[in-house]
Amino acid sequence: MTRTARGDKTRGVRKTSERWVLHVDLDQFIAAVEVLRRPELAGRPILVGGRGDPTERAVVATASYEARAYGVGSGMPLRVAARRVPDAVLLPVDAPAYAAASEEVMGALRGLGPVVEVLGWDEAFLGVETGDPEAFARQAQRAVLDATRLYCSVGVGDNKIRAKIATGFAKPAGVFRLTAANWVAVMAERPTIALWGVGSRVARRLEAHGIRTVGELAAADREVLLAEFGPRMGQWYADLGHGIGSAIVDDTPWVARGHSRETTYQRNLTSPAEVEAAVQELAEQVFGDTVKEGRPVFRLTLKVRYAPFFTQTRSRKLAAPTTDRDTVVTAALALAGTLDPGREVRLLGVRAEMVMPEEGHPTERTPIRGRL
DNA sequence: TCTGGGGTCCTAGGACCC
DNA sequence: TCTGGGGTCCTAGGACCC
Repeated sequence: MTRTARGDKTRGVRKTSERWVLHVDLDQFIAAVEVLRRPELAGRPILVGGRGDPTERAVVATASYEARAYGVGSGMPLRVAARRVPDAVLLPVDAPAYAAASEEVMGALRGLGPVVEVLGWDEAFLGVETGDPEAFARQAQRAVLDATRLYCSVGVGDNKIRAKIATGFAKPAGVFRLTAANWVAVMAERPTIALWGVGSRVARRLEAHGIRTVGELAAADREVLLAEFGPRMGQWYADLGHGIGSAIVDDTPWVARGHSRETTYQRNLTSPAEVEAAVQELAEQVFGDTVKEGRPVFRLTLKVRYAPFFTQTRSRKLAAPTTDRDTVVTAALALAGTLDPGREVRLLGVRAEMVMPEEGHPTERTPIRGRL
């Protein structure tokens, strides 16, 4: 890892380069990709989700800016969003198309020479050494636009947390710098939920301790946070209030620790036989995902959502790691056998975990979770 | 309004051992 | 008869992210 090179700005003779973290985030990525192949949709309110059928159980994956003007957004039930946006264009999710566009974007960024850590289809951290990070950000925007005709926003930071949050202020198609120097001025008055990694539940728990803003979190008693959230998360939130976090950008290829398949059924499953058949199908799909990588499965988890909204999990470590299909399927069915047969099942999921190398882990472990 | 599907990591508590 | 204190392993559930 390269050490930070500090320029001697006081003399102003030559601006030496410093290490910066840039966070690149494509603007309304999925909707933009759809418009690229259907230019006649430009300017229209687009909702992408599920199979594009608003009568089905599905949620919005992306809404175009025109649709967001009606107050809809990602995660909203498709049915509700479609009702709210009068002339909505409804489109099915086309994952392969987005993955292909994503590859072009990442390729364009890599072409500029920084360390590129891919976070998802439409975002990446760049580790760069430069005296002018804003100029580099503009270069990145230009490179992505030239290669893909897609626009992106760039956050400039002195670590990943600040770069990521900065991007929100850069949208659309802009650049914004957030560092230790302006953290308090920009963030102190904002609610804690503005922080990356604080969701509605944690925000509520913080509020119970009188902590509503980022500034209040920064000033909070560390012991209170440790008692409320445990040793690791407590310390994480304490640091987060100050915008403190890792600045390591790591381009090691991502290795999934596990794979899962889940399905929400359009009609609830009512009999044990239906549930069993569904578990078998999901287990076979998951087995296919893991065996492709040639890594053995060592734990299986069954996730069940009963109607209306009650989730249970059943998890079992296998007697020995296995690459055998029947062993995986049998274990999944055994877990299904522990479920309550009298309830209606709305969602089923099967997750397989592969043997995880405890040492030499390819990427840093942080409580910021979930990639792609 | 009623909540997808793919992930990762953390915590609490029970079981078991010395 | 009641029951310490530390450690590890395992499972269930929760929370967050894109």
